[in-house]
Amino acid sequence: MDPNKRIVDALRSSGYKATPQRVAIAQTVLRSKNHPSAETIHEEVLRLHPTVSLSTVYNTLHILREMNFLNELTFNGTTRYDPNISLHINMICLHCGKIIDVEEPSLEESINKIAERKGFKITGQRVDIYGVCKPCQKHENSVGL
Amino acid sequence: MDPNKRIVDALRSSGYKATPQRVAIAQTVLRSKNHPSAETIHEEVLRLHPTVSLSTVYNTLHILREMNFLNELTFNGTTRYDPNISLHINMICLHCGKIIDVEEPSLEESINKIAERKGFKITGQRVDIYGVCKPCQKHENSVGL
DNA sequence: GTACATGCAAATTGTTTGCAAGTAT
DNA sequence: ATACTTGCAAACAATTTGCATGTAC
Repeated sequence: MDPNKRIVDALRSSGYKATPQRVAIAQTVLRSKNHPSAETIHEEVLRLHPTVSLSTVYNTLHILREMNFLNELTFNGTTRYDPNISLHINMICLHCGKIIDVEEPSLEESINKIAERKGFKITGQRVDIYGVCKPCQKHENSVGL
Repeated sequence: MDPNKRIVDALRSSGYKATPQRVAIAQTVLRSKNHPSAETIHEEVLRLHPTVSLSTVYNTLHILREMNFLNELTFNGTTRYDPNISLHINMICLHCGKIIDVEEPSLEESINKIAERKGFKITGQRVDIYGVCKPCQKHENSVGL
């Protein structure tokens, strides 16, 4: 299906108007692979829609989160947006800043079991590992953290 | 051992001066059970040391984090401090804001295994579940989110 | 046509910083 | 004695908000 139409339909059926700005922002973030910040998404969207404001970006990102189309990862002061909503591990390198997603189905199962035991209704989750990635370990001392 | 002395010793052996402010702040946060914010810790400390400033609180909290005495959990705009540094699950109720720690030793093992496989050197981690806790589910509709 | 969305600028919030005065060692 | 800390106020950065104008339905 046309991904454009998919987003338009989703917005409408959640009661939001499908403005060109929203569709462009949604396209950008849902297609992203590098956990962009709001600012990064804004810059990207500006290339096609030069007048879109940062507040519209924030507004749309909040709508998309509410629609469960993405996760927010606040980390080191700013929020990064992750279109991968499956339960996965964010392996965050404190040296180069890269975030690598690691899929791990067994985690989901064990977390669901724990929540169920406590009678907790899950709406979202986040699993982060902080540290130093393999490539960075080689030249860890050459570039100050 | 006198917990006071333990903190004093730890600060000194990390090269920091053991000022009364730092000791008071450390006592407060390390003893806390409710994942306080910097502001909350500040208010608490003010009861005994009425002149301590918020920046000293932040400064001390950063030192304690560096010494691995606590974890920082940034969530919904503010940072909460957690003296529980073992790998556990933060079960966060979006309704009442309470954070419940759930110990889960098996998680640690599986996360370590994943990191090892990727050659990733772990320095910290964070596992959050967001949702609605049992007590809140009863009156979920009576109190707006 | 109208209720909702946009885009700008100003406001807000949590946190950090610069620096003179104070204090732990 | 002196290098490190404190506490205040001002600075900062990310995000949010108010409102006049514009637009999707």
